[in-house]
Amino acid sequence: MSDLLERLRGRGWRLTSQRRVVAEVLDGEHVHLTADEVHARAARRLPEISRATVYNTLGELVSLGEVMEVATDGRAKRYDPNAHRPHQHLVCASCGTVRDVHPTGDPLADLPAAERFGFAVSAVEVTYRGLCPDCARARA
Amino acid sequence: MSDLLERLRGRGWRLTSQRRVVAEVLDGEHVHLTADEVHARAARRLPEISRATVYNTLGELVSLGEVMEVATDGRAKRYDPNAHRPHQHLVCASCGTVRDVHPTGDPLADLPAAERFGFAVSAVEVTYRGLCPDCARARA
DNA sequence: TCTTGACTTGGACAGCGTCCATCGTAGGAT
DNA sequence: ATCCTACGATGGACGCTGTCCAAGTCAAGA
Repeated sequence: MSDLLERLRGRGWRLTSQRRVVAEVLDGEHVHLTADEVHARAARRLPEISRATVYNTLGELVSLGEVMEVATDGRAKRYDPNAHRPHQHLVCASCGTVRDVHPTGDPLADLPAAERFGFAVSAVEVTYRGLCPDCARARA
Repeated sequence: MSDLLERLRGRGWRLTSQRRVVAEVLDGEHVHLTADEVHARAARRLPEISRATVYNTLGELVSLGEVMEVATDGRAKRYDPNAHRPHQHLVCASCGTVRDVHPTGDPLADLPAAERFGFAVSAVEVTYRGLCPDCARARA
């Protein structure tokens, strides 16, 4: 945690209370929160924090590579604090929860040059979809 | 084309001019249009068609399995008329265009049971990201 | 302590999508 | 060919997510 704040300060971040709270929220829970959920949790500690600041801070954390943006559906983006270890996502089709998973193999290597159509391919996202144990049970 | 309309009629669809036009737009161009793009193209043939109808019709086509919904970024969903042949997507990080690609390998096999956390995994989406030739050129 | 420019604020705004009351019409029935 | 009626279309209001901006605030170096 203080690691994160130290890294950010080292990159020239001005360390405001708002940024500190957002970083603490993300670092505290290793779940995948939406921007509004981050805002709600941050506001519990710092009631006047504005939505715009949360969006700004999240955007900065993403471009610094400290946090990953995850768009699993057409709804709100989610923010993944586990940006340093490569991983993929497993999403429940019913309740929407997201788990980090670590598949074997390298999907980038599975895309032959002939299938790249001149794109400069730089990243792959793999999203596994299914029913989580709770939802599968509720549906049975 | 008439295949699609026949299938839909066989499933009890009331065949209105609006639905016909939406189906024709999707079937005509094998690109991945947003709902608004579908609406614009449909309106060229049927000027009074409403956005709500386009959304309704797209939603019905999706739940009938005739069209796939693709949420590649936090922006508008895109609709993929190529729902019958399995494939993955290659997305331009700058302009958002989507191409179908056919990688080798089976990503489902790359997720060991120990990494499934009890989920009944039923599908995998692989999204390759990069810059398309046009955007790469514009950025140089 | 002072200064300054980076940061925050809150409200307006834009894009995407949904909802709803009302009107229109496809297609079976006669 | 005409009638009926339930299903579908309409369009405008609304909600959610996210961006932008002008004005005010404050972290941190001098």
